[in-house]
Amino acid sequence: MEHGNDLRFDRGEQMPERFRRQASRLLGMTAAQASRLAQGAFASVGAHRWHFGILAALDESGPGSQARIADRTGIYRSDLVAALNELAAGGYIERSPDPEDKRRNVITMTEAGRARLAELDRVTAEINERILAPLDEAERRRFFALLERVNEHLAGEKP
Amino acid sequence: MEHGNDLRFDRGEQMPERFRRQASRLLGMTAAQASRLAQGAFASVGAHRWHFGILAALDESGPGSQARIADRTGIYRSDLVAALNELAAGGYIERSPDPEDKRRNVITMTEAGRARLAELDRVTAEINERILAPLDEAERRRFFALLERVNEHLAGEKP
DNA sequence: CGTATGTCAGACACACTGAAATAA
DNA sequence: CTTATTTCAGTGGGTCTGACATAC
Repeated sequence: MEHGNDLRFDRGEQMPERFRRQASRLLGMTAAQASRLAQGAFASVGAHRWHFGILAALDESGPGSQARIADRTGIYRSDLVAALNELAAGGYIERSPDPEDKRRNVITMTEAGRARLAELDRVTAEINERILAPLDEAERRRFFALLERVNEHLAGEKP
Repeated sequence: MEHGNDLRFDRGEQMPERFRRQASRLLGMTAAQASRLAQGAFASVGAHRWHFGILAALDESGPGSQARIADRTGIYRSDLVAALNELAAGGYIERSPDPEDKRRNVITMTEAGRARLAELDRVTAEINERILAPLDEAERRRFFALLERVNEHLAGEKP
């Protein structure tokens, strides 16, 4: 027996003590699992994980250039192109040239896009619920707060 | 200016509110940064991130087959092969056929391997310190505890 | 001129799958 | 015949870099 395979996260054999204390490892494993869960949930409604972030950015900050959306969402400009193509193909956004700066496209969310965002909002809530299931409300807040502090700190690191 | 590029984690433009509440996103971003930090630190001493886990497993559980190490560390059997080749090339482990089961290799840590583990122990401590820098001791414990609960929960999920 | 934008083409580490060869 | 072990070959999503044409 010894198990066999499936996903490699199991407690059949316990990990070495020092290994478990490795923050990057624990973060990586958890993120990988959460990521696959999210990916599956978005895929089940024909969406990509990036779509939600893009639509949310457009909803909260209004139309903008691709560079601006990239900065707001953290999606690379190069990767954003494909995501916007998909969203445009679904009729959720419109890409039109900016008359004031002809290098730029102005990305605008359509009516369908707003409806899509509402749908993806529900999907996201469900994903969050499944990830954070073992934590109560107070713990979830602490979890987010701690993660955000570490994240913010790492963002300003690399000398 | 609007910044330019560098890593995409910045607070020059703030992220949409809902986006920040996405657990998988926050986990992913944090893990990615921690991961690169760890990778760089290990690379600076000519090591791979997997080496530490493997040596720690050998140290804490003694010699064993590759399948067993894979189970203990969570490294896939296929990826383990390459990592063990590297460790063997450095003289840190020895791979010998198991007389009791000729399918297996017995992996044994050498003296050099023990020294290497001590070195990687220091590297790991430094990495952890850099990642967890903004948290005090109590917060670090809570951070690990919460992460481990979420991780454990996700490991037993996929119906 | 230098810089910003949108785009494409690709590198790279990592998680993961599949299958072959050997042996239990 | 079925199962386990090592190994190799390869897929695929994701992060990230570099270069290019165009326009500021």
